[in-house]
Amino acid sequence: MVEEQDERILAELQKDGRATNQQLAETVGMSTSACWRRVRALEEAGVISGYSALVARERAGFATSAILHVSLERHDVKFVDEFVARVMQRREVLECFATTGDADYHLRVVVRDMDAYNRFLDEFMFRIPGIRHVRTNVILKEIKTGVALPF
Amino acid sequence: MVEEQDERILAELQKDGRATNQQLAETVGMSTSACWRRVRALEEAGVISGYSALVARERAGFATSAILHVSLERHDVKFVDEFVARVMQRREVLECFATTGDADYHLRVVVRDMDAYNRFLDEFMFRIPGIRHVRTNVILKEIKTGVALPF
DNA sequence: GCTATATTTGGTAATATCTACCAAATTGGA
DNA sequence: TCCAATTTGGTAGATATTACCAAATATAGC
Repeated sequence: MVEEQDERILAELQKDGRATNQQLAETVGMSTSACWRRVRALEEAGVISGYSALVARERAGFATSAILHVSLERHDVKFVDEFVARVMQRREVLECFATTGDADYHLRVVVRDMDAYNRFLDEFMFRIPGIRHVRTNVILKEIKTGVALPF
Repeated sequence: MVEEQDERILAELQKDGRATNQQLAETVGMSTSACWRRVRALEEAGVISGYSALVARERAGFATSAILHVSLERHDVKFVDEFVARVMQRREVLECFATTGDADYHLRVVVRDMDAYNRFLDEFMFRIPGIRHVRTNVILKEIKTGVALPF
């Protein structure tokens, strides 16, 4: 489905999401119109789900971030759905994954400062029903924060 | 430094990284030229570090991903630098954070299938010198994979 | 291997957008 | 209050987008 030339397009658009269609066509080696149509098809097929400016966290004033290990008391749909719904609408939670291992979920949370993080825990996380355990792993250093899939 | 109107621009460009300058100027309520110059300034200041197409992992053929907890034997600069250098150039590692807590590092790794993950461990991770422990937490479900800072 | 059909391609041109420049407006100090 | 520095909106030439077409290429049936 996603073939050779599409992968070249995807790789390039991951590197530069604002590349003009002309640049893109040149780097992947096809005409502007063919290239443009393939990009459009990838968008419509949902392979490209969107475009985003990548903002430097610290320079934008978000000094604090953490990875949370979260476990639920019970795993009834009721509790799981409630947890997922709450997490989805909380914008400080950039990522949330259900995982194997000791914790049920891994979350990455980004806030302006430690004070905001404390409020996040008190006012949001600790009020979610059915939580068994929350362990905070403060991020000391971002070694790498990539979004590009390794084509 | 990053003020009110800049945050509106950043928020919008996070939502739609390919918004035209005209759309952007309209949504944030300023002239196209003023808006364009602010965007340019944000780029040059490194607040906007780039733009990227967001590619749907599974639709692009990357079925498997995991969060790894990694600890080092020793924390001499020598070992740390070596670890960081290797992780940086390995494209399957999308994210790497130095954290507090039981593990020294949290990594998110994305590969095409479990076989590729096994190779990743054998050929890469287990050969890094000075590693004490690697614990794999397979991602069962991506609840949320956001990149937008919560302005 | 050959034809008919469907799909993909490259070229084109009207439309839309970008981006450098200018003069006017606004801001911040002294 | 006045001056200097910065930011603003308007403009226009240069650039890019995007829908259309005919030609080329791939696909399937026989």
